[in-house]
Amino acid sequence: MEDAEPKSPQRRRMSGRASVTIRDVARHAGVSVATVSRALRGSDLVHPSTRERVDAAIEELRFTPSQLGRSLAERRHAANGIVFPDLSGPFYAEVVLGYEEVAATLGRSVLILSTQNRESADEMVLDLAGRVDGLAVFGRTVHDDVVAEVVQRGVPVVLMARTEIQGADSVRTENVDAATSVVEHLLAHGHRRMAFLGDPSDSTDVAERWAGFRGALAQAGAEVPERTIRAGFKEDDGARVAAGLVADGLPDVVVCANDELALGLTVALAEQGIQVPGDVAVTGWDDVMAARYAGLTTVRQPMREMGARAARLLDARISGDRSEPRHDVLTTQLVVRRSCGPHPKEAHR
Amino acid sequence: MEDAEPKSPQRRRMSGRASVTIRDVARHAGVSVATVSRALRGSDLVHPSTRERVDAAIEELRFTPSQLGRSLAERRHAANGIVFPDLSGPFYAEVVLGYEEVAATLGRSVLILSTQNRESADEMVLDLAGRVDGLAVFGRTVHDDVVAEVVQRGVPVVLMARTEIQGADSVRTENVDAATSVVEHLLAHGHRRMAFLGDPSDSTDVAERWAGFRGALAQAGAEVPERTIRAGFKEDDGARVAAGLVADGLPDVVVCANDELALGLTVALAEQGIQVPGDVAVTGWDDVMAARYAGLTTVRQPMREMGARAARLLDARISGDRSEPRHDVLTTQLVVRRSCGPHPKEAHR
DNA sequence: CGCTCCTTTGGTACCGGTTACATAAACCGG
DNA sequence: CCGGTTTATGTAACCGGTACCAAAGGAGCG
Repeated sequence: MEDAEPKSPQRRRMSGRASVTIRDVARHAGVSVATVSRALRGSDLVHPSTRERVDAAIEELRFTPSQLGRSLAERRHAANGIVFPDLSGPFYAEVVLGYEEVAATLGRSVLILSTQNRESADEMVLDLAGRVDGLAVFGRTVHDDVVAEVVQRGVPVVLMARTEIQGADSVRTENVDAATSVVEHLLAHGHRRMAFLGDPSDSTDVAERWAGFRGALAQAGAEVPERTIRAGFKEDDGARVAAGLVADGLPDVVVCANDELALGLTVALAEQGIQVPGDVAVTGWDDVMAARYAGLTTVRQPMREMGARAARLLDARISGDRSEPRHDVLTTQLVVRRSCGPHPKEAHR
Repeated sequence: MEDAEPKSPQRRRMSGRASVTIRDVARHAGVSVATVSRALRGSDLVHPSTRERVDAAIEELRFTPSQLGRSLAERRHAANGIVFPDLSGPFYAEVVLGYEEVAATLGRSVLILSTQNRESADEMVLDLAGRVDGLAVFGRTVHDDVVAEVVQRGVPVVLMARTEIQGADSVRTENVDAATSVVEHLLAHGHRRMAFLGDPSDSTDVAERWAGFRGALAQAGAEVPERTIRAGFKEDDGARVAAGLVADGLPDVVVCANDELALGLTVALAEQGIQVPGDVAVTGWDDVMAARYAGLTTVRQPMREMGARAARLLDARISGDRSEPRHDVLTTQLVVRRSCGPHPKEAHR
């Protein structure tokens, strides 16, 4: 009746508390492990009285089923991954938030990985891929062939803000139309000489914004700059180019690839006595919180929605959806504030 | 010599690609699984020529060891969890970033969970605890007894910005001294009637700030308000109290529990024609990016360091550190900007 | 030349669950 | 009272690795 002879040589985990397993529960309740397992998953046919005994044993032993054992047997991780470059800045956090929210609702945990220029990023992504049922990858955090490898291993992948890859879904935000809106708005202000700050080779998004920018200028018959002013993504990068901009002669407006650049630039210009929008107009991209307080005209992107969308796409794939890859494009919105100059008629908040 | 008779009735996974296991590799290389396992982990004693054969087989079969199988056998997840309330706002992202960075360096993946008032938060945390080797918990995201339960199960826990719990490490930021600095600075400005915006019952941090605030005022012989102006944590909450503040007669300064409150309040006041700092001074807490652009005087907290610290503490515990729980307190720094009024001598950036 | 000792390798029992299949008990109408 | 279902439970084979223990084959040595 009791658990008598201790036969296994080494017993339990040496450090920490002994973890109680499903077999302990079974013995304690006087049933088989199969029955305990059934009782555990609720659904099945177990006699009420038996279930009661099992529940009592579980309670008494403070048993918690091991996620590992379960996942191994079920051959699913019940977890999704998300890879992004940096997370610093207010931008990525929103994406992760949207992603986590949906994933959690769907009963999946979320594993995050920030590659931040780590040289071992590729391996880390491959490792991560081995721990999840699906993976969302933001921007160009990792080489195409690594993504391909992950896909090839049968792990569903959804790309965010990145050029499409064979066999993977993707979610992006609209860039060309938005750039056109920005340019048109600036033209309406009377601005003509426009510069673009950002590095198109940095990301698909920037490349598209630059293309849209040029296109709109050409369309309007305005002067189209040869090249962008190269810069990274941070406030520092924006600040760094201020001096050169002044030396080369200020344009009417600087369209920046993101808000941080625009804000950094604005501050650096002010330190040289140059006022925005008085002496030069500036626009950004993303509509981060600071943009509101700095009065920066920018383009709002539905970041949270992007994360949520990615999580839902992944869920569908994991659930067996074998249809053609989808490529969603989310719409963006011009947000006009004072950094682009005084506006005669536009709404201003 | 070959793999001949297929005896197992159902073969492989039905959906998706067949996953190749260590036994496939063993058969292919003509060795035992033990040898493959050894070769895999590098370190062991395997004859170079054998290792070569195994590597070839691995390569050829495109074999990737299953993290699940490995974790189950090794009885470790090689993953840490982090639980926080919201992640929205620029604040938590920094914590997560610091945490992830250290955890990744230590070879641990990071699972995130945002509780955001989900009613099922408790279960979710318990579930998460079953998937990790250690857990960081931010603020009062979850009930004390749930944390206790996790600790009781033998999962190391480190609390962040939260009152201590028996058996768990904790990391906090300093609040009382900081509040004192804020008050002293404001007194030096000549401000006397000070109000405090925030809800001390919301978090330990706010409670301590409020206590420090009162203490410093009392110390200086200044008027000590009876109670705080209750509010949440968001810009909206700050905006909501503006009208009441005006109606009740403006104090000299409003010390806010965080930057978002301060910023929301400032904007709402401006809409009523009240200028900061001209008509009333305002200070915040956290030093988020927007605070810089809004010229908000605030207290900077080393959020990234807090995350990093938590990850390191957890690592030590997971590695078997059985010493007394540690309770680290990180120092904070007053950041003076223009929202507290014109400063005769102070440095200003 | 026989006997230790060491290096490599194989066999196999785990880790902690799930589940197909077999079996036993209970129910049911004829 | 009996064969046929239906329901409840047990047995054992997985899932995919790790690691202990034993065995095989040389090498070194008296």
